[in-house]
Amino acid sequence: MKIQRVKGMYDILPEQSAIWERVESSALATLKAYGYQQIRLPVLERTKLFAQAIGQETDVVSKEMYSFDDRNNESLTMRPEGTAGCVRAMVQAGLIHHHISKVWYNGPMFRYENVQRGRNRQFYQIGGEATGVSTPDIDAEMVLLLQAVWADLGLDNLTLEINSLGDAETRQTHRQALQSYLGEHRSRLDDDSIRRLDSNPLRILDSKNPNMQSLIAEAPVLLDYLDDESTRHFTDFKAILDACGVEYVVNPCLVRGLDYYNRTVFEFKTDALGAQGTVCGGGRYDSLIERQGGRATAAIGFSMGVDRLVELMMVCENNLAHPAPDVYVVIDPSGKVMVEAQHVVEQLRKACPQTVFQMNLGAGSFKAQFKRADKSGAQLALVLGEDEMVSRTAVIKNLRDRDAIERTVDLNDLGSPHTSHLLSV
RNA sequence: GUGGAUGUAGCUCAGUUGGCAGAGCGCUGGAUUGUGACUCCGGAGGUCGAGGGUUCAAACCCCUUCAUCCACCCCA
Repeated sequence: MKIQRVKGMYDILPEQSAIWERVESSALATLKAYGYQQIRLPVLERTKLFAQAIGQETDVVSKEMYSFDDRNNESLTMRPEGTAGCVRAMVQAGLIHHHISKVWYNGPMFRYENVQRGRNRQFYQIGGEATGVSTPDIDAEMVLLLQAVWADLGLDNLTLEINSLGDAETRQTHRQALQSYLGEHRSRLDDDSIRRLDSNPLRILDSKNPNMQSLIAEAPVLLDYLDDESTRHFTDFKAILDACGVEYVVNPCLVRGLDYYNRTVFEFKTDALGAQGTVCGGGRYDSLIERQGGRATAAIGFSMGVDRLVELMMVCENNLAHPAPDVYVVIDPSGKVMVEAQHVVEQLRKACPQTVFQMNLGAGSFKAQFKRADKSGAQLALVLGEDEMVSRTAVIKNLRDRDAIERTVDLNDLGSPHTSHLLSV
C-alpha cells in the first residue's frame, strides 16, 4: 500500500501554487503599503498559551488541538491560530511598548477537525496584528487594508459583516438575558438549540429553522447591551467606513469562536464556497496582552484563510493561466551538440535576464521537441541543430505566428542588442 | 463526535441480468531528408481502495475495513 497524505493535510501542487503566490504577494504588498512588518513565528507553542488565550471552553482548545508531550514531558501544541503566539512574541520582545506596532505573518495552522470543503486540518493564514491603539481608526484602517487586498485580487463578491461585542461584562449580561429569555420559551426550541442553550446561546440566533424566527426576532440583542464607550467606538468605526464608501452589514449575531475578542469584530464572507464561507475574520482583543503578562495594551487583528481565498480565486476563474516560458530551445536529436548548446543557452540567460528559456531536456526527435515546444506555450523556438552549430548560428522560429519568417542569430554575438531584440517576446 | 454520498488507467468517468477490463483527455512511437498546432495509424499504462464470503465464474451480490468528498457542529 502506498503511503498517502495525512487526512486534512494537502499538497499544494504546481498547478495551484501560482494562485497561492498571487494571493500571498498581493497581501504582502498591501500590508507593506499600510505599514505592517513581517514577523515569523514558531509553529509549536506551549499548550497553556492557547488554553489561556483562546479559552479553555472553546471548541478549538477543548477538542481540536494537536497537542503532545515532548521529550521533556512538556505539553506542546501546533498552533491552531496565529494571534496567541504573535502576542506572546510581541510581549516577549517588548514590541508592545511602542506607540503602535503593526506586524503580519503567514503560515500553517493546525486544527484536528472533521474535514469538509474549505476546512482542512493544516490550513494557512495570513494574519495581521496592530497593538497600542484603542481608537476605532485602526479598526477601520484594517478593514480598508483588507478591501484593498480583495480589490487587488479582483474579488468583488465578498460581503463584510461587522458587530460589536462590547466588553466582557456586556457579553456576560447579554448572555444571561438571552439564556433566560430562551429558557422561558424552551418548548419552542428545536433539539439543536436546546443543546446550544448552555454552550453557545448566541448561535441559536443564527438558526435557519422557520418555526423559530419569530422567537429569534424578539430575543435580546447584544448591541442593546453595549456600554457607552463601546457604542461610541462602534459608531465612529462605522462612520469611517461610511466615509470611505465601504459597504457592510451589521450582524448582531456575529460572534467569534475565540474568547479573547471584544468590541469590534468583522468577517468577510462569500457564498461561493459552500458551507465554509468566511474568508477572513478579525476583531479587537484589548485585554489579551495584559492577560498574557504584558502591560495593558489595546490591540486588534485579522486573519485571512489563504486556502479559502485560493479556492475562491479558482471558482471565480480569475487568471488561471499557466506560466509559459518565452523561448523553448530545440537541439539536435543526435546529441552531438548537447554540450555546446547548454553553454550557449547559459550565455543567453545572462544576456537576456528578462527572458525565460526552457531547454529541451531528455532528448527526442525534432518532431517530438517541437510538440513539446508548442505545448509549453512558448512564443519562440530557438533551434540549435548540428548545421547551425557548425556555422555558429541558431534559428528562431515563431510558434504563435504561422506567417512569421524564421530568423537567424549569430552565436558569436550573443550579448548584442540585436540578439536580445530577436529573442524578446 | 453525528449523518449522507463516492472509491475502476496519470486525470474525468462508462461498465447492461454475475460471463475476456473500457472510452475521452494526457503520455509515447509513426504517417519519406531537420519543424509543432488540424487529421490518421500504433504503443505503454489496472491488485477494479483493501480483506474475507457466495458462485463453475465477482468491478458487479453479501460481510468487514480503509480512504475520499459533502453536510451537521464549529471556524479562516
